[in-house]
Amino acid sequence: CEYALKIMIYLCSKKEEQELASLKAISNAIDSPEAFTAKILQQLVKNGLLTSLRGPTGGFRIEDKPITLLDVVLAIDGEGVVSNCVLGLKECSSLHPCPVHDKFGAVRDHLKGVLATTKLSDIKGGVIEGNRFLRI
Amino acid sequence: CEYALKIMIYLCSKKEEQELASLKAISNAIDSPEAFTAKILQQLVKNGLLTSLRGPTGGFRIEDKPITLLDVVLAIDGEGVVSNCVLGLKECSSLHPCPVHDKFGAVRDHLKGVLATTKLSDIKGGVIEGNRFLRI
DNA sequence: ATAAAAAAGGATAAAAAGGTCCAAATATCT
DNA sequence: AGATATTTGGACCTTTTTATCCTTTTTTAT
Repeated sequence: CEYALKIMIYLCSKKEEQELASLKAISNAIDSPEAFTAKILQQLVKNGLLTSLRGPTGGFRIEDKPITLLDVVLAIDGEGVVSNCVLGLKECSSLHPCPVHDKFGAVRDHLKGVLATTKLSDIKGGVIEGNRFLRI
Repeated sequence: CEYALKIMIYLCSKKEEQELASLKAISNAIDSPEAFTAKILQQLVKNGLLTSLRGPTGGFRIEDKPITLLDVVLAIDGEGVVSNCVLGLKECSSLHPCPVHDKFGAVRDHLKGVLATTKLSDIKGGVIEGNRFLRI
């Protein structure tokens, strides 16, 4: 979901400035191949985080609603990536825990917390001001 | 490094009880194919976390020193897995940060802290007592 | 000595992730 | 209406990861 996060952060930072960003502009901004970026954009559109418009002057626009980092991660990678057992056990739970269940539970909660409480609008500032970077 | 952690936790839990554990016993304990388990065991031996002995009655034994979860992770996956930029930027640092550098820095430090301060001997208890599991 | 048991190592195969290409659909402009 | 610019979708290719197979080496016990 790396690419998806970069895309969404970029589009959020360009939200006011312009109506639509083209595939070309986006893939350049995040330094990622066009064809590949296009696939991820499609997924983001399907999951309702972006809208797209075809034809000349077409492009992508971020939906006008608060979007968290977790929304983006879940749209691309699904729930598993933030909840599967660290040791890969299918049925790891507090009732039937792996040896590191508790230790990593705390870290995971921390991660989930950060993802769920950080909105794209919270971090766009640095990108706009030019002291946070999406490439090289 | 999932498998490596399971192997090391298992061998630590069997440390007192028996001198050597065979590949067969280990791969059964962690429910992983023998051939694949063997490859990981080789890496752990090369990295000095285990010693091995060939021939009949041979097998693997954990080194007699304190070993942390971080030691195991680094032996298998290297430093990158706990320090690379979340957005995949090659040169992400506090001088040239990505938009989520700070947010994830905190989570990463938490993770690293847990890995570095948790010794295998700290978690073997649950496995020995049978209320923590390494398979299904 | 010899046979059996076990780890080591190389080659190979299967699966997943990452990435590319091209034709089709759609919208805009002249 | 036609040409052009743009996203969409399907098929395909490449690389990496994950996993297996088979042979060799080492060691022990008979």
